[in-house]
Amino acid sequence: MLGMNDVTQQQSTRCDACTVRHRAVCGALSQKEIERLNAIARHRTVPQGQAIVGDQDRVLSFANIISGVVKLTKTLCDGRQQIVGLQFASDFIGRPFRDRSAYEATAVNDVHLCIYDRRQFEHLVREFPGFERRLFENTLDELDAARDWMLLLGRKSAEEKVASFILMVSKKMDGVSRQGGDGRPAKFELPITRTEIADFLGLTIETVSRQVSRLKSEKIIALEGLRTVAVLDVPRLEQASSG
Amino acid sequence: MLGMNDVTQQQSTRCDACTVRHRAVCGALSQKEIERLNAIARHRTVPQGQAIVGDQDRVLSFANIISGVVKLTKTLCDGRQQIVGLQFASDFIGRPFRDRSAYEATAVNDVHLCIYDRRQFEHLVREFPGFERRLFENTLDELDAARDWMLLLGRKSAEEKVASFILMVSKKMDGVSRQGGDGRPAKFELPITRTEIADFLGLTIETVSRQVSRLKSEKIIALEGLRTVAVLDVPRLEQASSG
DNA sequence: CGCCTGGTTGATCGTGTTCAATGACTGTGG
DNA sequence: CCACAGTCATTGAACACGATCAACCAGGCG
Repeated sequence: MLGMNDVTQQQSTRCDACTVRHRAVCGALSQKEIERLNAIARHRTVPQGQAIVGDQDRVLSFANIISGVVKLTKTLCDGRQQIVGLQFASDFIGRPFRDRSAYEATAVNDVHLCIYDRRQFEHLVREFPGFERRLFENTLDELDAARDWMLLLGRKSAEEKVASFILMVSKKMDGVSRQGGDGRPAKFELPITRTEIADFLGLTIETVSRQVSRLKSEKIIALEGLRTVAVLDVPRLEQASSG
Repeated sequence: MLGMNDVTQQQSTRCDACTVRHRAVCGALSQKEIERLNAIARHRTVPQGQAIVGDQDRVLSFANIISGVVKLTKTLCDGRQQIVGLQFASDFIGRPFRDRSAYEATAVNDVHLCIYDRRQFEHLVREFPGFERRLFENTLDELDAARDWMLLLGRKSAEEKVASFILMVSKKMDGVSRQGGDGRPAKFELPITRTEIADFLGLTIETVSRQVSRLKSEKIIALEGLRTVAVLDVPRLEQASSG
């Protein structure tokens, strides 16, 4: 799914040492199969803010995210923007069976990718039915997530949207980078800026800021700097998000 | 994907005579394969307004829509509702590889379905790789459509939403039931009520009504009764929808 | 005829946007 | 070291779009 304008680093790799191997779509492959995949894989680092694939660019590659965050955006002609997907480590990037992407993929921070040539990759997909199955399931999950977000975009208030977002991030980060021991999420970094949160929630940056402040003043969350959030009261945050 | 509470009619069928065979997912099957599918297919008519599968119901079947319109909805605990998908003749209903549906499917009008037992269907999917591929591509298209709708829900004004909806319906109906000869769409029926349009666009019924009236007074569309729309000025409708 | 459902139209209200000023933090150069 | 610019976020005030509340209309049906 990568264009060709964004190479900053390129090296070959070994799947054995891969930190996301078991969680990513490659997890569906046998040792023999993964060696075949390994043969066509290359690593790349895409710096923050750089496009991974432009809207309507030809799709030349697929990729797995090894680290970092990628946003998928759609933009109206007058510049209004909507984030239609956020992808994290182990997520798959690419649109099989279509030449052109329907949206733009951008590195939110420095992103480390494991990329595959489109044609070779599709050939492997054809060869390994379990692999295609895994990609299919992956797509079904993304569809479910997109439809969840449609409910949020169409029917939730600003406060509910912001609460839902913080809750979603806390769940994504859960088990990945959260601190605070035991059962409940404690402290984590928001992966994106206020502007990006606004573009994700269909709000303005000011409204996002106000709602975050509101959650803070209600002692539901606490902030440390701009990015670090601590959830103080999970039940009330869930209540504020209305499911 | 059907529950068990909604049988009104049931008979066996022949795929040969099927009106949607070539457009539906079954189109990917060979003659031999389609006979196997035919063996597990049953027809049902679900009357208007009846649930085809409830939110979180166990998914017992998959289905193709032979005629009629199905809405997929998500509902918040307080009753706010969002339509997350509209399915027409030849569309596939069901969520492979998951026991439970994440949303409710309801018959918008009397719907004629060709249904398959879940277990038998999944067995066939495993047997016919081309079939799985077709379902996969279908899901990718639905994902693209869902993300298009996210842009509309998050970033478009009420007027743009209504114009986009009419344009979308005119395109869906194009080649199916449109009148008016030559190239451009002319007259067609809106498949859903104002309330449903509102739930689809994330608006209230009053706002939908006002925007429709507005497009009418601007001579961009004309109405015949409540459901029949004639598009008088396609370019201006497209302009009003902002892409 | 009255009732019911679905739709339109009007008046008012409130949430979220817009416009604008201020604050917090970072990196740069004198 | 501090001044300065630049980015990102917060906060305030005014406004506007769409929601809400309410009245009315049209068609279908007992």
